[in-house]
Amino acid sequence: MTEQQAMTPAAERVLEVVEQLFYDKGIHAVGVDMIAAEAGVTKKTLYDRFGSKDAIVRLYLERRDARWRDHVTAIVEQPGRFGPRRRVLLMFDALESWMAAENPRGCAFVNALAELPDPDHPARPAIADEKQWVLDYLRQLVRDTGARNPRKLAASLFMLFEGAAVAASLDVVAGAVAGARDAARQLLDAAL
Amino acid sequence: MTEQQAMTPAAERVLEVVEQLFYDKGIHAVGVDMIAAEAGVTKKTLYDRFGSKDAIVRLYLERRDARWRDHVTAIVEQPGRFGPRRRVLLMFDALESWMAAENPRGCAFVNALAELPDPDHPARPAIADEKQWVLDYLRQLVRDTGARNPRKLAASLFMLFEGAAVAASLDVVAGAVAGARDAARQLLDAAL
DNA sequence: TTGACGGTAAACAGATCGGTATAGTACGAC
DNA sequence: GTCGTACTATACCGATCTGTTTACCGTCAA
Repeated sequence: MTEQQAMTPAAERVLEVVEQLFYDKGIHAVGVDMIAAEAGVTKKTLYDRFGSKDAIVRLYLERRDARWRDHVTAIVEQPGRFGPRRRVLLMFDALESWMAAENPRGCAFVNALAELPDPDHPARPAIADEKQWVLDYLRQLVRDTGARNPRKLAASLFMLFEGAAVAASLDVVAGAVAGARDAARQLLDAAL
Repeated sequence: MTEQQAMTPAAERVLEVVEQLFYDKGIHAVGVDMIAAEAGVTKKTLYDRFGSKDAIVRLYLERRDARWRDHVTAIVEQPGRFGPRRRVLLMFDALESWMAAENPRGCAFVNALAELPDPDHPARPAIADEKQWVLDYLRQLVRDTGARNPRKLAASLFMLFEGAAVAASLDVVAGAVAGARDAARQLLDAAL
């Protein structure tokens, strides 16, 4: 992640609007002029603060990732202490509320990857980090349940997780995330 | 799908090159000048044949979908007659060979959706059709096994399927598709 | 009080975007 | 031998792309 050096008010406004613009319209479809206009900022300021559009894209993904991790951990690690098995399934509850509230167009990182084929693009590490974090988090949760073959099980849950996000955004399966959670429960219980 | 009216040689060349260009670089990143140059065709010819870039995008997705369906059915319905249970799992074998041969950057339709947020874009039906076909195909295969709750099971397999494609393209899980197939087998056998 | 900092305003580069226009060539069918 | 079709070549359109530049205005701290 990043070390969030203090942003000026104008820079903060830019990062707020790009989160909406990039996600809703796609990265290529949003030009710097639109960003500046929407944030009520001049392009001069924009380039003084960030240096390039690519840098803004990177920050967009890093900030979204941070919000996403906060969302997940707030639900999975909520006090009241659910058991390990329940915590695994809470991951899918977190996904469900995230999809409804912030993710109707699917995973922002998968979408960004589609638009940024260049492996050397400065925003690529942010994409890889988000996915690795989800996988690692699932691995830890699964390990805590004492299930057999936790690495492999976590990988399966990860794929259900990503697939549920795709299915929900495509609106081709009703109750996609709930269905994924049921399948996850079945796989989990079979390994306990 | 489309009724493939005869394409002129130049038009055929255009559709061949855009399949590569759009998939590898993304739709927005490929301009009509690049397409024309790469196909060895003038822009005049390009617009005489297709009318707009959007129409080319639609044809790109429809043709990729056709190739994909051919690939799947050739493997799942190969003579030699596998049983229904085995045919369900053959879907994942088809995905595995497709990923290796043609899909390193993930599902072209998911990627296209990321770049085409406009619900009225002429290429959107092609995206919806491909996903609906996969889901329907899985439903039929599952129904043939006589499994309980075939609709729900097919939805779970669909999500494993899409998630495997994401995981494989992100290269975050080793042997993603094989892992998804194992999970699918487990879910399937539990419902028989 | 001076000068660095964050900012506005607005013009400007050079390239590329999707799409159109004009002019002309090669070729097969009737 | 003429007509229609498919095509090349090239220039152009207005808009938009990322990015730069010049000039100026506050505020606040040393």
